[in-house]
Amino acid sequence: MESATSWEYNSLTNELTQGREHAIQLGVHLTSTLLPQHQDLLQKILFSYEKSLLILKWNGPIEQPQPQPQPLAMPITPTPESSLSVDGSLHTDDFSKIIPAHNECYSNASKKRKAMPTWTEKVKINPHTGLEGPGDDGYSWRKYGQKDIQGTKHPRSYYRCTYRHSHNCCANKQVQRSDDDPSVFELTYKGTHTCILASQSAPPPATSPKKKELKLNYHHHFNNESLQADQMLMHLKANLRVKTDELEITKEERSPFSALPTFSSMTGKNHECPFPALAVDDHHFLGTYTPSFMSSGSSESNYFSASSSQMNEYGNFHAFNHSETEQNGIFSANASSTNSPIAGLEYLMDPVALDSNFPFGTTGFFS
DNA sequence: GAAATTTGACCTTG
DNA sequence: CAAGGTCAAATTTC
Repeated sequence: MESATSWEYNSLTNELTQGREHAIQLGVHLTSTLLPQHQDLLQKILFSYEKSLLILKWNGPIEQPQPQPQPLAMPITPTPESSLSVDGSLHTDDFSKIIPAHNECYSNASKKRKAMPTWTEKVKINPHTGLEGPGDDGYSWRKYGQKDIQGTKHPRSYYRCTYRHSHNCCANKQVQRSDDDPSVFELTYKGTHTCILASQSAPPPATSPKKKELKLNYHHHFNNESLQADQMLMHLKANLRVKTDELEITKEERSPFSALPTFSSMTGKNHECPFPALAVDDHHFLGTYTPSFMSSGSSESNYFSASSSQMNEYGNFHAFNHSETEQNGIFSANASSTNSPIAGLEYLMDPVALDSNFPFGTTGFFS
């Protein structure tokens, strides 16, 4: 298919980015007065911008390698071969048509493991919580294996998306406890969640009640390959300006952004894999982040994931307070269960906290 | 009974 | 061939 030239690519990206910024700002200005139906509409507008930007990035300019897409509230995985133009005429329905073409867990990707987009992140849990594993990332995972890895003290656990079969979702995750610091978990994500779009027509069941909503403190940082949270931060930093042309390009062609946080109301109701970031609380446009865990009685090997980010580009994030501290080299942001989404945006726009390499995490959820 | 986890066997990769 | 990754039957949990 054809792809945009660099000029077209940049122009379109800028236009879409600006449109999204304005929509976000509008949401900020109107947060206190927005009716639920208006909030929903605003979410949809932002969603449309996100999709358009994503598609644009995957197609990319002719002269340039496929840029890594911006982190999305809803991870989706269009392939370069998707037959989408960059003329801005894309509709939601068009976008959904991409899925069957690329979402083949059992085709080439399964034969060549390396073809899967892979990235890692490290999650540190707060020892005071006594929890054995990092929090849920908003997706529903099913453990399918565990293996002792040479040179490590702890076994590695293998998870795949619960909707692998029902929605042909290829996302996988490995969880490895750190030898050096048992409170640190290294999460390796492989593949991206495609169950979210498939779920538009057939939403999968809600969170398993087995996942207990618990308070936790955990720290969160990323290695150089992980661009999820810090990219998200970048996109909203400083006047919400987005630098789409500075996105790094990974070894993979496809987006690594699959693991997104669960955003939910403070009721503890969890929204699973499909549209985790689009879950809109009736009372909070920007929502809140609710980490959840697997059974608290799980063994050491039975960790669940932590979020790859605590926010998304729609501004669906947990509202942090400003008592960030640096602990053990891992940034920690105390989160409060404030009902003010504005406070969260202020946090996001804080230049200090929005360094592109800034590892961030949260502590004190629900405290 | 359905869904999730465990775990040994098997497959893939380097 | 060894190590990592996945499968699938058995088991556990809800």
